[in-house]
Amino acid sequence: MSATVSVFASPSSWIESGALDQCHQVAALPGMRHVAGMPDLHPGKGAPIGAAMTSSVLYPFLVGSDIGCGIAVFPIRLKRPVPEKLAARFPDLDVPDHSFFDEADVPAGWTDSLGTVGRGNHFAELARVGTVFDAEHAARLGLSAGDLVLIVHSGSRGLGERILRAHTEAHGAGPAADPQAYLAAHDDAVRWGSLNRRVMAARVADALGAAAEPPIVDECHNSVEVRDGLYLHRKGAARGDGRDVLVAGTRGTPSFLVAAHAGAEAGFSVAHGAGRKMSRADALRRGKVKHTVEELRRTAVGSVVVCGDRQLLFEEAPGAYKRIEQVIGDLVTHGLATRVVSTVPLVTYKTAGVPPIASRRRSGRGPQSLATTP
DNA sequence: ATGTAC
Repeated sequence: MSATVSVFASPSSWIESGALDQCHQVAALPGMRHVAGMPDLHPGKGAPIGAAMTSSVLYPFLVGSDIGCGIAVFPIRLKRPVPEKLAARFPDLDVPDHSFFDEADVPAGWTDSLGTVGRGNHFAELARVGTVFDAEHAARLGLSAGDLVLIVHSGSRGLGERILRAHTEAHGAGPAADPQAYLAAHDDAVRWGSLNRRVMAARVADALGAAAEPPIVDECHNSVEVRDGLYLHRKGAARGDGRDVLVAGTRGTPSFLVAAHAGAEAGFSVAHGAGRKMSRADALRRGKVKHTVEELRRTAVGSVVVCGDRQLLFEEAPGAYKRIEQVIGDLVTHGLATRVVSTVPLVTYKTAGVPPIASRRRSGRGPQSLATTP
């Protein structure tokens, strides 16, 4: 007997068949009760990304390695936000800076890489509030049009990876043998991820000459919680039960802060972002034909993308993702969320550095050959 | 996604 599967996307929204297959594979796992697919649903490693999965059994692989990964929004005040000038002042978020936290406060004592952004879809972004859709709700958050915010998307780095690996080495994709022990480690990673986002916000604010303010939104989207006696796993899905959530667009399109009010069929969850439309390999191959490095670093909305890794720049191109407006439209249409404000990027920090020499060689080309012509 | 994987 298989679990139920509900996907919250309109017929016109592109959902890869491989992701739907993964939803049904997960639904067939022992103990599984329900799988809710968000409109940003896309295939992941073994399990779909953009899904809330409820079962009587705790499966660590459904959370994945980046336990506690999430998105936080911090208000910030700056005098004249010129993207090029601010981009040059961003700190190097690839390397830690231990002066921004007290080691005694760090969950699991894992101080390594605290305050660093990581790779993949992670970023730290200075953005301005664009459209205000719900003025009353925005005012409660202290936001009005034109205000600046820092948006930080990152997770638990090596800590979460270590927790999943410890489980996988003994039990593979099987259930947690000791759910309480896994949950304790998981909760550390969730706290660590949140602290990581705060440390990064403090670093960026300091470098830009502004004061660090507490986050007005901070929701993780890789986690598991006990709810009504069942395990509710979220992979690329944010808590949607009365929470405010920043649903990330792309590096070159707006994001949306929404008020989430998702019910049981949606796994009390909402989408976490635009969701990949293309695999990284496809995005790299097609992007190199379609885009120049310059247009990916200076986007259509006028923002600057700080990304020393050209391959990552193509993998993360806006065109590699679904349209965020459509994803948000699906959330609204299905009653999972309402729009509060949109945010428009000014500076998005991805990574200062280039990848290790070994991985560049494996791509078969030197960095110069990635240079594009108009 | 990841101090990656031999």
